[in-house]
Amino acid sequence: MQPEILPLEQFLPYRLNRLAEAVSREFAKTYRDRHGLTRPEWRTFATLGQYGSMTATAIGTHSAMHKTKVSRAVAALEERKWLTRTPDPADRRIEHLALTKAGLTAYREMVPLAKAFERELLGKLGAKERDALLGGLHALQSVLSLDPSET
Amino acid sequence: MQPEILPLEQFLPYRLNRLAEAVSREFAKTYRDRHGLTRPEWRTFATLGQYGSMTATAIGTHSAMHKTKVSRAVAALEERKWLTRTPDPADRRIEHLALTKAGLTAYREMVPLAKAFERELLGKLGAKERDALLGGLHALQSVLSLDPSET
DNA sequence: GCTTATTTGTTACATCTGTAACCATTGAAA
DNA sequence: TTTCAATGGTTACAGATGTAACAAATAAGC
Repeated sequence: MQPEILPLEQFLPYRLNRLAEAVSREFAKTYRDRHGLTRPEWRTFATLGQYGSMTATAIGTHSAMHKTKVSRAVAALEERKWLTRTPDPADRRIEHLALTKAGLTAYREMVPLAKAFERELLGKLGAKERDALLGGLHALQSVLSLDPSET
Repeated sequence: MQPEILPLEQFLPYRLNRLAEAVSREFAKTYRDRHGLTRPEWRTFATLGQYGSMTATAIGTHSAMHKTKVSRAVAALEERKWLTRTPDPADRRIEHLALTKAGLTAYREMVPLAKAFERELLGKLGAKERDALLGGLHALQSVLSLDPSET
């Protein structure tokens, strides 16, 4: 009896990583080519566009990034004049971050591109496959407590 | 009419990344706590365990890693005495890599742990959800040409 | 009120990563 | 052959990352 083998191609952590990497890489072209944003910058940017105004910590927990990543992304976006910091009158540790006019303009331009990307990708799947994928991902998120509602 | 918004939590690239990261992080504990392996080292190791003997390039294409990552992982595993390099008699650019006895022993010990991890994770899902997830991932792999058969 | 613990955010350091340059070797072209 | 392109693999360098230490401010315990 030969030693037991682990077929890596079928191993869930490996498959997820490969897929995530491929999809992210592909989508990254959209914001990298256009504006030279890095991934953490894009996430920070997208989170702010979605929620309007947040603290750095909130961005981190919500977009699943380490606080140093957020800190650096925020600095970069500020440098780019896409976001501003507003001190909190009550708690001087906190800064409220928000997109500037220029940032918002870029956001409004990016949103349709992002949606188109997703639509096109999912469009390559049949209806059943698409439902299976989205449902399966949701189920896995649930058991891992990665639901949006939970964070 | 308010500007169109992209809900990041529902955006496919983001969801995939988050899931992959969470699952990999969790599984990484298994080989990190036990042997102090890094992720590239684990992948190289697992690929060699699965296929017996390969060149560095083959490991790279098969396990989706950059050649510098493979090069460094191979060096580390060699240092650990888990793999050996054998020069190719016909082509002196090539080295055939294979696990040593110690490497194989560790591999045989890791395989059941990896399978148990996956089984436990999938076990938290219902049968339908599990099928949906695996089917959905497979479908997505297909449209992205990430099928194991294709590489 | 005073001391201590926690929170918010930045930065220093070490590590990891990819790009590009590189060496050695082999293959193709002529 | 001789020359030039392509391949296998390593390494130097620059950029990105996380850990840990840190400063500043607030909250909690007493």
